[in-house]
Amino acid sequence: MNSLPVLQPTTDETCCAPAGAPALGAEEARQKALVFKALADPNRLRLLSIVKAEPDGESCVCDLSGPLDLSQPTVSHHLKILVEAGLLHREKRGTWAYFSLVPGALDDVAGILAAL
Amino acid sequence: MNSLPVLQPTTDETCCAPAGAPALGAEEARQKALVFKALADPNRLRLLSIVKAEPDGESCVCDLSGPLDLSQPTVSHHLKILVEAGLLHREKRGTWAYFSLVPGALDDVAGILAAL
DNA sequence: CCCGTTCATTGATGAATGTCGATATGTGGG
DNA sequence: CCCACATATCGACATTCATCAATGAACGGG
Repeated sequence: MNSLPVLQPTTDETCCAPAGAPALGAEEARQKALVFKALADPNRLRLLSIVKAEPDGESCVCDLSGPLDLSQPTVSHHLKILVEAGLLHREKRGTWAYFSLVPGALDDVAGILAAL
Repeated sequence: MNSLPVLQPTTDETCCAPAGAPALGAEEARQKALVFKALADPNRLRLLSIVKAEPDGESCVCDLSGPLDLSQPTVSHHLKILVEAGLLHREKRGTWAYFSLVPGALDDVAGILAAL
């Protein structure tokens, strides 16, 4: 596959340009895609939105399960993904787990887009 | 499901706050997640990166299949997703299809993040 | 102590996704 | 006209993902 090494038909207009290095490395791209994977779900976007809208900047799972119409394990699963992506911070106090936005995390994602 | 209607044990500390409206509507979230779905793949990030790095701002498929080590149908598929997400513009000239960044599209995605 | 509450983990299942080979479509040249 | 080339579409396959019910783990109150 990839049938365009050096064999132009007759004219040497290889369509446009060789385009040397891929600009964004494979591993680099894999890492950055992880953050977008975390954002690529409607319910996770809503979770972030709810946490961000809280006056004190944090919410517990019982606050997040209600408005989303999802089961508690599912919400827990989504929150775990958001934490692993570096977007949310988890702090357990007593029986409850409080989630807050990691400061600057969303700005960092915007930075990834700008630096593409 | 969702077993917390009005039955607090004894104390009425329902953990933190009721958290009324979901801040981000279900349909709204579904729409915004589509853009992030398009960005949630390493190869698509690299495609965007390559197109953006082109001096004249556009590339054809033959330029994009090479550096990514993917088959031509797969690259075509990814490009289609990026076009449908409103991130890339497709223009067919003669035999070749040229892709360019939709102006302001990446900024709009950054705006979604800021407005979460 | 035991029990209720809160949250996380596990296992299972159906849906969505990435990938390829084969094929179709469309364009230009001889 | 037919053929070579560039790109898109189709069908199939394996992998990942979102979701739930059931269960486990930790904490607090009577």
